[in-house]
Amino acid sequence: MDKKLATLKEIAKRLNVSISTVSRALHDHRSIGIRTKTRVQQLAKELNYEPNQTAIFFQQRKTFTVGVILPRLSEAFFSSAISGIEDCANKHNYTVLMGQSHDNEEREKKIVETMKNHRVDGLLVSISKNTSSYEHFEALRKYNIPIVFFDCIPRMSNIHYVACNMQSGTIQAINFLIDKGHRVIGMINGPEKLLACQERQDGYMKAMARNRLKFDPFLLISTDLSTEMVYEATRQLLNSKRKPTAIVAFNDYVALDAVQYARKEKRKINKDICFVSYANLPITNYTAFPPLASVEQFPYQQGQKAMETLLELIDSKKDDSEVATYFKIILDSQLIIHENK
Amino acid sequence: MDKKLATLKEIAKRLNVSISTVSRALHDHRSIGIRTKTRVQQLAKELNYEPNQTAIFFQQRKTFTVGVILPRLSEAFFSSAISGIEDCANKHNYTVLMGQSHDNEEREKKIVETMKNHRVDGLLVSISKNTSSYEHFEALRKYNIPIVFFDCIPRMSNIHYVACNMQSGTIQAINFLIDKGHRVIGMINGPEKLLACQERQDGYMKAMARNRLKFDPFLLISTDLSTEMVYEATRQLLNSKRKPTAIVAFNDYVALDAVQYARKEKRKINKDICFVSYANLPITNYTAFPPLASVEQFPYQQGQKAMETLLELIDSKKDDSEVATYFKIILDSQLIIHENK
DNA sequence: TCTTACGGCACAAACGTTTGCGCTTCTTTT
DNA sequence: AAAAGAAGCGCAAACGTTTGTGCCGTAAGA
Repeated sequence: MDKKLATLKEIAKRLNVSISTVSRALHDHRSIGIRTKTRVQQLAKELNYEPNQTAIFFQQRKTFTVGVILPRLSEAFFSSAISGIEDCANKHNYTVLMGQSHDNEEREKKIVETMKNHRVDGLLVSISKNTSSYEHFEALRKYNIPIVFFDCIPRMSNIHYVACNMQSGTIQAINFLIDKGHRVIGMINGPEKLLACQERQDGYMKAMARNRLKFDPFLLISTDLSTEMVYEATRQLLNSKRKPTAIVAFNDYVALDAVQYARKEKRKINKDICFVSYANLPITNYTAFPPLASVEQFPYQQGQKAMETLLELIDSKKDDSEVATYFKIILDSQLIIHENK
Repeated sequence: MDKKLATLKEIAKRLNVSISTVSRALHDHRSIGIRTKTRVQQLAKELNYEPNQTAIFFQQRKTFTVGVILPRLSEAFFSSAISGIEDCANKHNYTVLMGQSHDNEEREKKIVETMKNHRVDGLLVSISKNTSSYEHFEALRKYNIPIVFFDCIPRMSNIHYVACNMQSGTIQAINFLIDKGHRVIGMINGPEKLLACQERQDGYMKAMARNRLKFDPFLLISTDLSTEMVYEATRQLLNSKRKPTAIVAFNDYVALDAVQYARKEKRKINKDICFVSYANLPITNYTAFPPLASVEQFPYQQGQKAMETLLELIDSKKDDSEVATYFKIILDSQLIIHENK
């Protein structure tokens, strides 16, 4: 049995050459004669030689591995994003170490710890919406492990991130509704501390103002995105004094929950009340009352872009040029209007 | 700046002790005196010492990393499964390296290669439905990397796997339909080469036979699960001589496609034609015409179980007891009847 | 013919850890 | 009081690779 994997040493011994010669021969180094080169390469093939990556990682202080930390893969946004990340990583011979925080701060911290111990070359993270302290990320600075945040960005200064500008899409969404004749428009937003929520709110207010519509704070409700709280928010909106005829929901899941609640209250969807949301998930194709339009956030592209900038950071680390500039990459969101069937 | 991470050597030098003493002290080894032990541990804390895992991996020939290869995370089944895997892995201080094959054989092979090079301690894989040769998995035997397959199992002998018995759930599904008065029941199945499809078929035939219903081969259609082919299959079923009043679909996605096609043909869902499927995805809660019932496959539990058995294999490798017995773990699927709303 | 150059290879250090073994210096036992 | 044991620590090898440096011999230039 070839239980024992072949090593450089083994090859060297059999060929009566030095280990360094074998190493260089396999790397096609110019200082090795063509004769020995082929002899080495041939024997390596015969013995099924595979370089021991763990040894190389160790020796080079580099693992060609990046860690990805995100709330949950069951959300289509993230599974899309990680595909972008993975494709880009593979293209550059990196692999991805995965960790789901499940929106739990403790888990997030533990994952960061594990990744640090595994000596990942860099980290890609979309923070948990319940994370309030950022020490665990700050700590990584000391270890010189670059981080690129995406989608859910912490409110820290001096960080690299890739995000989708929610404001532009929100404005498009509101304009779309106003074009359709709506005047009283509600919004079911997410946790206020998230940047993306702030942007949604800003877009909402800006678009209303530009159209000379009054901003009613009662029509803008923050939630934790749980079904219960979304139901409650929908209830409040539907029963508020100034009856909204349209609601912009934080994302498709929220929209679907809101639709469901509205139907329980016997409202006619797309008649009494219309919905617009964010994400543009494939499942909305199958639902009874999909949102009229969705703001697309391009998760795949975000993941890809985040990975690209992380690779840049990793490479720039070599020539220890202090990174004085921080990447802030913003993709524009875009309203996708669904066909009426 | 503490750019340079502390090492055992560094600590040893400062304390004028040997490296081995430091190592043992930090491991609470009994042969080290309490005095030096505390001195070492204290300094380690001060210097923010973190063991260099890459060195340890290298030295111990073990990476505490398992590779997970699956078709795509965007399918709810797999994102659920990987959660089970991850939770179990974390519990045992393992991390997971991720790779999506996107049902592409070449990608699958490349991922296997990468994982091998990264010296993962073991592999968890759900094979691509387009994979026809299994050499890349066979090859891993030589390297002594254990594999546990789950969900999509290759037709190889002498492998470990965890799967869900689709036959039992299928029989339950057919019985459910027969109870409801259906007599002519169609099935839209997946690729024949998948074991799970064979089981569905066996369950279908068995259940029909037990109920003394004739088996009509025209009512059982295999597809590649693409929307187009599902449409075509649905068309054939709806227009076959013996009009089926119910259809069992390979999974919820297939069911939703089939429903969509049936509606295009102006069939009344749950009246002219009923659907039952597999998976029990959350999205079916939001759809207009969810299947009447779904066969639950317990992806989280499958992932968990697969990870557990992989860990067992990894541990058993130490005491080089030849594994003569192969794990074949079968969970029972179970029909979940959806509430009528 | 003498110097210079270079092609082709070997030596050895280094990366950070773990661990078997051996060496002291005490303490205990007989 | 001598022998035996134990407690506490150091030495050094090993894991597999990369890479800077040095050496030898042959070929090219003057």
